Amino acid sequence: MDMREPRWLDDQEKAAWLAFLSATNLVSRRLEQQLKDDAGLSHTQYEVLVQLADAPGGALRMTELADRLVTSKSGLTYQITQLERAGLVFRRSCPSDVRGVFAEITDQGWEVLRFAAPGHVEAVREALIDVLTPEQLTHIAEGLGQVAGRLRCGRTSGGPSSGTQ
Amino acid sequence: MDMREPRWLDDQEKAAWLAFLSATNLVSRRLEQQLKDDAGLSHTQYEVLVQLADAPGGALRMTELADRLVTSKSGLTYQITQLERAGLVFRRSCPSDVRGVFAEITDQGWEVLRFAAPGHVEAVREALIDVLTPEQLTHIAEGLGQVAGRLRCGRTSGGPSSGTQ
DNA sequence: ACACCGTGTTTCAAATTTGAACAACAGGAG
DNA sequence: CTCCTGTTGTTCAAATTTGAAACACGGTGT
Repeated sequence: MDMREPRWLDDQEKAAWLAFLSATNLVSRRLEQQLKDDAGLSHTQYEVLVQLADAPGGALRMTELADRLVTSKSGLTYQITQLERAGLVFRRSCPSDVRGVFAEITDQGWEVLRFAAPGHVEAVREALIDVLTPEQLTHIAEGLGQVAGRLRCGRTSGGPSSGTQ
Repeated sequence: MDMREPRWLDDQEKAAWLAFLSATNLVSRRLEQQLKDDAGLSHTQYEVLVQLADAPGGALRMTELADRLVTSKSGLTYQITQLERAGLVFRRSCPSDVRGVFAEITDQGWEVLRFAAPGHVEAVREALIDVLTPEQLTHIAEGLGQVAGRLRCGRTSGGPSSGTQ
């Protein structure tokens, strides 16, 4: 079931992969810097606040939050501890499941988020959104949406019906 | 020169940004895992080998290499030290500039790279390339190419001619 | 030759990330 | 009720990353 000769990337594919890698790292780096400078938050911390602010009741279970952020559970534990220390978030135990822990955003968390959001959105525009035409944006949203969708469902090996060819 | 009311992202833009963030993290995570499991390399280390293998003479200056990998110089110093310890790379001083340091790939580095490449390419296909149609790939290559291009030229503030629409 | 500023790398301490091991509990079968 | 298996979060040590400071040198003006 292995190919002696792997299917290398052609020029088109290589270009796409290279662009993806570069854009990914550069955008990440830029946003990290912007958030740190303007609001004293790491991108991870900012995303925690965004997810909590979006969630009903401003709270989410640790595991659910970790999944949304695409980060490890231990990594999230660390960041929540930091944010708790900063007073932007607090932990609350789950009524229906003693093991469960809710992370909930505080008023001060909302404040910080409201303060940081405009600059962050502007940075996202400058780095990505406003660089592209609406058509490009549509195509990227669709394509990368598929990519993310597939990877979320733990598909490591190729699907059954589309094995070879 | 600041807007009281920031231009928030509309649904289309938000979807694109969300997809970009998710795809970015998920792909990164998947490749990191694949390389570590199959070849005992981190993605950063793998990219170092790729860049050196691509370079004439199999060698690059530290700064040049750091720029291509989009990483910090100190971070590169660390990784090159690790790779040197593993015998995949070695340091060589630059003839024309005593300060300069070349990182050069070794025969063993080539071997490891040849061993790791097929599996990595296959993983890249599974995660990104083969998920998309050729048209989508073209659009993404073009769009993200522009994004990367702009960010490489240290443009923090908006350009002069395209300020306010 | 000398003082100076900019460049190329490394060093260093601190922050972050990760996976494995652990502790506590939920849910169901016997 | 009791045993098993799977979850949920945290802890822990080790690896990695980062920016600032330290170093060593190149190039220029005087």
